[in-house]
Amino acid sequence: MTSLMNTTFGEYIRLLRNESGLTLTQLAAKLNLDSANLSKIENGKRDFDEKRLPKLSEIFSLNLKELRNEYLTDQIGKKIYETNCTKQLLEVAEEKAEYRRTLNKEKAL
Amino acid sequence: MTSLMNTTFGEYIRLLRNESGLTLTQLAAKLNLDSANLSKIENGKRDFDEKRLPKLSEIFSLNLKELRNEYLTDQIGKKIYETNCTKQLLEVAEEKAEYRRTLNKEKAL
DNA sequence: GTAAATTTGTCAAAAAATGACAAGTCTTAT
DNA sequence: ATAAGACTTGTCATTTTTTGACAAATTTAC
Repeated sequence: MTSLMNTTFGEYIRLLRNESGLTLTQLAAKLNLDSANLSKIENGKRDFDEKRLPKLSEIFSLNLKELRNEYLTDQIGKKIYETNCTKQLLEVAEEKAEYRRTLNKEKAL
Repeated sequence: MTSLMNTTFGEYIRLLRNESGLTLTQLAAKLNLDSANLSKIENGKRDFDEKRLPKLSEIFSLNLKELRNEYLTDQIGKKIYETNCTKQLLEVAEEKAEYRRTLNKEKAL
């Protein structure tokens, strides 16, 4: 895994877009998206739709897995932020995730 | 903070309910909920609705803040589980949450 | 066996997310 | 100054997701 961005996913898209000199309208078209809505995405007022990740990775020649990690950590980070989840509670959450994994293994037997 | 349960929130409700000898129907009534749906909640097939936490804490004489932490860690744990988020990525997510906090502080100025 | 308790399936209603478009602001070149 | 392009914001219909409700199983305890 290479380094992950410490920005919101929207800011990351904006960064990529600016680097490549595309306008909102141009990138939105490539993504099959309305430019107004892409603007909202970049400004964190809407979520980027996960099913557009492959196209996004293609447009900017990014590794899809890494991009998905960028997306995923943004999503979880957002939830941590919104719920005001402390580090301490996050550890509990992590244990609970682990617990769910064991549940799932049992189910598989 | 006292100890948090290492179970899903649904299992926790079931535990509480069994300890107090209530049936699904009885507890569901107190929660203003259909017993079939409470069953699904306990079995992890639906989510407990956050707005019922106060009533739940009242019914079982629990501290609302702690109960909310139980709920919150369950929610985030579920997301960690569903997205297959590794510990490593979770650390990144935590940093991104931190980043959002700084963004929010700036906005407040 | 049967009565109560629980689970499962289904579907309409409610709520949330998304797409689309109009109208606004801001910037920049002329 | 203003016209053009880039971006932002607001709104609303449509779509998707979640929830509530009820009927019909299945399981459990007697």
